[in-house]
Amino acid sequence: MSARVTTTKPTGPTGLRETKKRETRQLISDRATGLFIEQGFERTTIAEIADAARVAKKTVTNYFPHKEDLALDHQDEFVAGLAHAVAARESGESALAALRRAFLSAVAAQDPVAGFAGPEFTRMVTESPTLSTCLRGLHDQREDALAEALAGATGATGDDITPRTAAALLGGVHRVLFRRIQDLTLAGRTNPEIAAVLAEEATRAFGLLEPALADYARA
Amino acid sequence: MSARVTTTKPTGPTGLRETKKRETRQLISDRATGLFIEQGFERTTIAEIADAARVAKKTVTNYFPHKEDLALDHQDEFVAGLAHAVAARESGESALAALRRAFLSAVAAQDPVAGFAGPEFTRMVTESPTLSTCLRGLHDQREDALAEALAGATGATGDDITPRTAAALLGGVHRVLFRRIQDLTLAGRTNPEIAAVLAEEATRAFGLLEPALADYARA
DNA sequence: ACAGAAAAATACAGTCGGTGTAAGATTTTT
DNA sequence: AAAAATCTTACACCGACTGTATTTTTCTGT
Repeated sequence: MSARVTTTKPTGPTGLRETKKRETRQLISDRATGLFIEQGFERTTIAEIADAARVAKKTVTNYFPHKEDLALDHQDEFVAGLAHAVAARESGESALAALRRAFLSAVAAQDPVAGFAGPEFTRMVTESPTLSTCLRGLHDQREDALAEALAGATGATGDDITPRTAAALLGGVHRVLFRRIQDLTLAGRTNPEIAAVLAEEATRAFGLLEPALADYARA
Repeated sequence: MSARVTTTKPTGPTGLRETKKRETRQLISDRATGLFIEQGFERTTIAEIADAARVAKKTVTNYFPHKEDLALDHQDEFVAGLAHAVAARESGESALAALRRAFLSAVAAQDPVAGFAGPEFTRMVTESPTLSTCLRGLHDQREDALAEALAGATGATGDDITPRTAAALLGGVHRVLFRRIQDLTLAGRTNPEIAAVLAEEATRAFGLLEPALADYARA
């Protein structure tokens, strides 16, 4: 048991093997996104990607168990975002205020996680049923994680639906605003234009929830 | 153009062919649900269903283009439910009031569309990633239809995100309550027990939105 | 530096959902 | 009864994904 401590490097695995692994993974991912943007997600086969990266088909599915994984990156970050915003809220700040602040800050930074992913990527996602379904699933996981964070923050029991209801409302607003950014992106607006529109609309949308959740999960 | 009026029967197509078609479709659906309940959705193949119904595999996929269609019935009814409740609201009634009334009435009737689908069916859905994903998609379509109904009812333009926001909040409450019914069903509670719990919880959840949407889309 | 251990990449065969097509069977129409 | 429309079937195929055994590459210990 203790032998492991001496043999493994706890921090930086900088061996040739790890390097090549990262390179191979990156190469596959790059070729895949190129093909996806060029000819669409559904019309690109895994065999094509394998050929383009000059590896075996099995190597592709080893690194990326599902085809969607080749297109949607930073999934964990996206899923954990709202829960993290609540966990990191300032003292005296409500969950609503923290989530509004996090969204407005993401808009100001034109964060891809908030929906600023560029026209090509956005088109790729919205044109593919598979990717749209996957994205919806991520929104759902994000809402679940938020509900758990809210339950923890308010000390609610597992039988109380209040955290899940609040998470549905707050996550719902986030989801609507995400889609709004997508729509404006597809309509050809630039990121700064979109950010300007969204700042106002987000304030209004979160404001709708103010009377319902003003004091909910206040730190 | 006018010839069609004399050749087609506008109401009841009672030919032998139509009858057999309905029978075949029903037979396939019955065998499928039997197998799904018995051994789970994912562990049942379309070929198995075809064998059980003593038809060709292609006949199954002709009637049911997607495997999920064999398990999830009344999809249109589900999707249109919320929009219909708004469209049919009484004069002077707000969208929120109409949707709360519709949900409480569905609870009182233990409507499967509201989530009262029985333990076996509920287990089948929740245990299958495919069906859970499909159900999430139906919730989404339902929310979209509601947003469109609200936009129509309030005369909002296509650029206004207010209907979509309201639809997300109202649909979100419905979705949380649906899941609540699923959870209680899986926990072994009887339908009357669940209905009693839900009547109270639904009133509270919709009440949360009262200050935000009390006068929205009032007829 | 070299042999053996560990791990990655590959080839291969297979499962399952889903599609296209052409031939055969059944019902409807004339 | 013949002809047209339509349902069913067999068959071959595609693409995502899995399992396994084999080969290649990298790492380790002496």
